[in-house]
Amino acid sequence: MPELPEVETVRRGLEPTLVGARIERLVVRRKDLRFPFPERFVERVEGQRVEALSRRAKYLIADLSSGESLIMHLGMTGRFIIEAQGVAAHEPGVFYADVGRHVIHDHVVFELGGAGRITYNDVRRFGFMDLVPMAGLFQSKHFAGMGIEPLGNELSGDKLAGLFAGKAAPLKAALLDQRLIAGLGNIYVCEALFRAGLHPELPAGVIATATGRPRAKAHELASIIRDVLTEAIAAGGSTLRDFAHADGSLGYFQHAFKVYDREGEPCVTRGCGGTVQRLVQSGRSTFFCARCQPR
DNA sequence: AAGAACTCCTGTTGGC
DNA sequence: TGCCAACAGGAGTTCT
Repeated sequence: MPELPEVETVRRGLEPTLVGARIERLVVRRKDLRFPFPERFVERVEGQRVEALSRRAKYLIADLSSGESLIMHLGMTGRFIIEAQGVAAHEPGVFYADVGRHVIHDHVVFELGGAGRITYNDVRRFGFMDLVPMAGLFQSKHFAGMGIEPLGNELSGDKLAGLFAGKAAPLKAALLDQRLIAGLGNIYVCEALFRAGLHPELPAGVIATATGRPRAKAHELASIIRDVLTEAIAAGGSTLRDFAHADGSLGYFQHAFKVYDREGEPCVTRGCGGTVQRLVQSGRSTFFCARCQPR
């Protein structure tokens, strides 16, 4: 599910409820999600106050009063649901037609006392949670070796050109590679490449060597990436199948897609007359317009 | 050593 | 209508 804009939307949705709250009780209904929960997970979390909730790439980071950080990744279908104090808890395994989710996939529940309850639901269980010392957070295995943050100061045309220089891998794959730039997923890579007029199968190195003003394409692509992500966050992310905000509302950036999931539809570029095509790159769908994005 | 393929899991969708 | 294959927003591991 969630790429950077969706995770940032979730972060903003959770922040008012979670930050400052004390996790009075932690209910963990399985021994693992994608990976096992950390050792003594419940006792390390229960009783802690949440001091801050931040984001790095597609990861949420809750700083706990114990000095540990709770790292949470939503995988493809992870969701958080906020409920007010006093709302009855749903029984796992029981069908509730009214809640808009599969309650059997509620895996973790944070009971926050007067602040209410936050439930983590994840149908496919590709998400995970981990605890690491706050002091060594960015040296931890999840973040060491992670690429640049696209909305941070590190992203520039020169930086992108440097990262991609000499790469034979397709632009699509390079932009999805979290070791280079972290936070983009399938949707926003397709949209960014369309806006930049770059064919997704071009070798990534071309943006470092393209003719014209030195590295003009790299600078353009860098600013387009920022723009797409910023616009998507402003729209509350994209809701395709599973994504919803923590309060249950939906994102609407999907209405702004120009190519993603539009195979066979006319290209939106005025006067183009082309058709959006789909191709498969390393097992994932890529959407593009061959006229606007020539090889 | 880079790049592609495979894998985890469940639910939905589209074609026959 | 039913059945089944393909596909889904991620990313670590394994192959070539």
